[in-house]
Amino acid sequence: MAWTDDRVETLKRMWGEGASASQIAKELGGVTRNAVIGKVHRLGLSNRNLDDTAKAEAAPAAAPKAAAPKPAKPEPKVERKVETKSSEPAAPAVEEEEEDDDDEPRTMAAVPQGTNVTSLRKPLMAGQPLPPQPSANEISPEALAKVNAVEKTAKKISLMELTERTCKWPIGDPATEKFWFCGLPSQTGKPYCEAHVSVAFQPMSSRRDRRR
DNA sequence: CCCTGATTCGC
DNA sequence: GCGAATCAGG
Repeated sequence: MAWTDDRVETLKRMWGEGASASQIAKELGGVTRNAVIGKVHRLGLSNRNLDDTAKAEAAPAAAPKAAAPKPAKPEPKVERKVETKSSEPAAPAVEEEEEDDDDEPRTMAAVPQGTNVTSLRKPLMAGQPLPPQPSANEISPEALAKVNAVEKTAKKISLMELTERTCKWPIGDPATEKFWFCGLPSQTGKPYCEAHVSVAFQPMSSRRDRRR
């Protein structure tokens, strides 16, 4: 498949949003992640950071490996027109720390730097229908017990750690910090691990409810 | 083992 | 320019 403008555009957009090469490859179809990575490099948008002034690779002397706590801000290019007082020797713009004291619930939890938050907002999990939470209802007590046990040993992975091979069963309340995904190996082809599959996909029995 | 991006190099 | 193979790492 060729890199049409269309596909390149998608590639650029997704890469910019922080999608991985394999995710992009799947989205585009017809290409492997290698192809995507190769293209990314050819396009020159490999690393989203790195100042042009970078080249100072020297000085490995006394600096073992302690990574400098650099503020590391992707910082696109903000044309800031600050009225500079002709006599002022450039005031060191103080970090404006906006202490939110308003009504914003702010459920956001540690998002990796460099990650475009907007891309994480809703679109994720669009594919699989979310499972109904175990409603201690028409589910074999056996399976329920199993799930409870499993949820104690679950890997408790975050949203971003989900892959096609991890159980995507949500545990906890999404509105609180106590929220994570099962994360155990999922049944191939299924979105959940064995235990969760058993409660997610009801055979259809138990429903032999009151027929009338 | 799963995954990530980076690089190489024949095509 | 392309991307499989490979490398290096988490």
